[in-house]
Order: sequence, then structure tokens, then C-alpha cells
Amino acid sequence: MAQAPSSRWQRKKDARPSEILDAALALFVEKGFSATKMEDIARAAGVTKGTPYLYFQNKEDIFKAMVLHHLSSRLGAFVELEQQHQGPVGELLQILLLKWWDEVGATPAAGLCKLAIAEATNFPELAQFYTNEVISPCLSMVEHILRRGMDSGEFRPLPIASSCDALLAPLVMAMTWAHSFAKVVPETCGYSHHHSREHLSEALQLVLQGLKNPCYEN
Amino acid sequence: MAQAPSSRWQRKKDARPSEILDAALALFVEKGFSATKMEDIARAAGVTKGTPYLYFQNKEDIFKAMVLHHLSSRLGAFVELEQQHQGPVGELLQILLLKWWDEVGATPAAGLCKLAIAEATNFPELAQFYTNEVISPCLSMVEHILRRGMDSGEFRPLPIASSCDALLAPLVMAMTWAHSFAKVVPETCGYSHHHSREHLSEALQLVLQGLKNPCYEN
DNA sequence: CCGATTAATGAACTGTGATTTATTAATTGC
DNA sequence: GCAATTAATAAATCACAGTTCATTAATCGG
Repeated sequence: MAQAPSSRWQRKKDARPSEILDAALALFVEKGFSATKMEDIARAAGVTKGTPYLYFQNKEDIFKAMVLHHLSSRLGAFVELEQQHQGPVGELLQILLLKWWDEVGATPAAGLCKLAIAEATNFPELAQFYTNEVISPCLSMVEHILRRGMDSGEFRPLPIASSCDALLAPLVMAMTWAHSFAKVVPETCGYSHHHSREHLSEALQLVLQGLKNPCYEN
Repeated sequence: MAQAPSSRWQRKKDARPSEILDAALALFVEKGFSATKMEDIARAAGVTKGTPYLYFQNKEDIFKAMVLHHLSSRLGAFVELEQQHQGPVGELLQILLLKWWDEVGATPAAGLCKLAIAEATNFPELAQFYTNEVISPCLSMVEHILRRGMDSGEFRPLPIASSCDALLAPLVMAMTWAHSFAKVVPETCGYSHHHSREHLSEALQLVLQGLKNPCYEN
């Protein structure tokens, strides 16, 4: 709206890279790496075929840069929150996982989760990077919280690794689903709720509180 | 071993299709649809470029046939088991989900799960099919079991959809993980256990029994 | 055993998509 | 304003991978 409408030409050296990476994110998540054409990325970014090559070596380079660009930022605020929290760690888990949902899961960046899963075997280095940058820190934090809960008596003695799984699986699934089946299969099978915050919150609560009625006699 | 070693020629009209589909499964799961070359499928199936086209229209047709071939069979035995079971449905869930792991999750067919997630937006019809054939039946069954548990008092009142999520997410994650990160990131971050039956069993147990110590006072 | 049939081959065809590059036009500094 | 610089274009290149098809060789019926 603000620019000269006549010129299809726009010189924006600074803005281009992130525009291209944003376009790439959307397309890679939607179509996958190989099925996404360079020209589509270019067009989605409002430029032509050649332009991405001014900023990136090649398609794979764009892929890598994209993962870095959309990931490296967000990790850190969470660790701080964890250390400051007082009181029941059940609440803390609820808060942290839902914060993650709000700030990552509900944004386009959540598509990276599906993408990483889909392309892990094609890009081992990236899978390793994703593991180091995201998975490991998350697991460490959840582990630490579980220990806190066990120490305080809030939780019963737990197998750590499996408990992390049970806690994180619904979140990861929700992010993954939102960018695969949810896009395509509309109202079917209850999984349409998968993307909703409340649904995720309920699932977490369940894992935390347990399914079994404590008053039930085995 | 048993065939004439001299001839690189083998006429096997009957065996070819499923050989090709098996090869396609392995490659599609490993590389994804677009990144998998027809010639690779052919070679993996022990034939040459042209042969797959004798049995299938094109690459997409192979993809569809593969999903059908590796799926349509297994559904049914589970429903029967569910209807016959007497006693605590907690046990029943444990049995059914681990049976699913043994018969699907631990076989190459589990890769279909990752593949379906990765390609859902590229093949909406297949996503729909997968939903109808696998997801919906599974959810219905788990739903029904949860209701049985609530009716008998074994479970407390539960939000059905979220409970299904919490129960199935670890299983789905385990299958997905086994064919993505687990293939690539070796021992890191505890997720290496993801593919093991015991680990899954523990996670299920946790969801069933709950994380919170019933004796803990809030 | 011989001809007819057809499974299988692999070379050739073709379209597509990644990458290169000569050209065009903003921009920047003097 | 004007030359130098460089962002951006768009046409051309090039390799690759999906598909076709003429040829080859098992197999099957008699």
C-alpha cells in the first residue's frame, strides 16, 4: 500500500532473507522438502526464481537456515520460569507446556515439528540439531520438574523417561496433527479438537491427575 | 539361492506386486514420497525401471496401493478382543495397545504412521482413508472402553476425547519416533528407548494410574 | 520341440525444476 | 544529476527422474 505501485521492482536487501525463510517455512511444512519448488518459495516471498540464490546457496541451505531462524530464539525464557516457580510443580508443568503451546505450538513454527519428523532421516545433521536445540532441553526441564515433584512428595515414585513421554506426547502430537490431518480431515473423529488449547489442557490434566479413580478398589 | 544363478531374468507375475509394494514402503518411509525415485523402488524390488509400470499406473498409484495393502488387513481382531474381555478395562487397554504395538508398531508398517503424517496435506484422499481405516476405529474402541470403565466405577468421570488423546499419544509417538529421530539420533536424550516395548508399557501404565500420588494433599 | 504369449528389460523420450547468468533498474555516494 | 554499485529479474542451461516402448527371453499350450 505504501510503496510505488507501478514498479514491480523492490530493493529490500535486509528484509528479503526472512521473507524468504517465512515463505519457505509455510511451503516446506505444507508440502515437504522435496515437493516444494524453489520458484514457489520465490513467488510466495514476492520475488522471482533467481532472487533466493542471492541470499542462499541452494535449496538445502534454505532449509537449514529456516530451521535455525525459527528455533534458536525461544529457548531460555522457559528455564527461567521453571527456576522461579514456587508451589506445586503440577501447576508449573501445566503452565510451561501451555506457554509452549501458545508461543510455539499455535504459531506456524509448530509446523517445524512435523517437518523435522518427516525429514529426520533425510537430514541427519538437522535432526541432531533439532534434538540438541529443542528436544534435549525440553526433556531435561521436564525431568527436573518431575524430580522436584517426587522429592516434595507431590508425585509418587516415577519412572522418569516414561513419565516425560506421557507428558510431552500429547503436546507433540497436537502440534504435529495441527499441520497434517487437521488441515485435511475436517470434523471427523474428535481429532478436530486437537488444535484447541483447552483440549490439550485437558489431556495434560489427565496425565497429571491420572485416569484411575483413587477411590476405586482393584 | 534356489534359482538359476546365471539368469538375471525372473518371471514372477504373482509375487511382483507385493514385492514392489514392500520395497516402496521401506523407501517411502525412509525418504518420503517425492524424494523416493521410481528406479530405487524398482531396484529394491529386484527389478528394473520399467517393471513397476506393468503393475501400477504411476508413482502415486504405487503410493496408494501400498497404503491399502499394508493396512486393510489388521483391523478386526482388536474389536473382537475388546468385546470378549471381562474384568478391569485398565488391563484391557494395556493388552490392546501393546498388542497393537507388537503387531503393527514394531513392524515396518509402523512407518506408515510417520508417512501418513508427513504426506497428509499432499494426499488428502489418503489422509481421509487412513482416518477411516485406522484412526476412527481405534478412537471408537478406546472411547467405548473408557465408557465401560466409567460405568463400572473403575474410572472417574472423564472427558472422553482428551482421555483418548492422552492414551494414544504415547503409542503414536513411539511409532512415529521409531521411524524418524530414532533412526538418526542414537543414544541421546532418553528417547532412544522410545521404540522399546517396556518403555511404552510404562508410559501407558502412567497414564492409566496417574502421576499424582493419591495420598498427597493439595 | 515349436510357435504364441507376455514378463521383463533398458535405452530413449520428456517434462520439470534446480541453478546460472546476462540484463535491467534501483540506490548510493560524490 | 551522474557514475558506480548491486538488488532483482527472467531467460537460458542442465541434470535428473518419471514414463514410454521397442526388444529380449521365459513360459505355456499344443
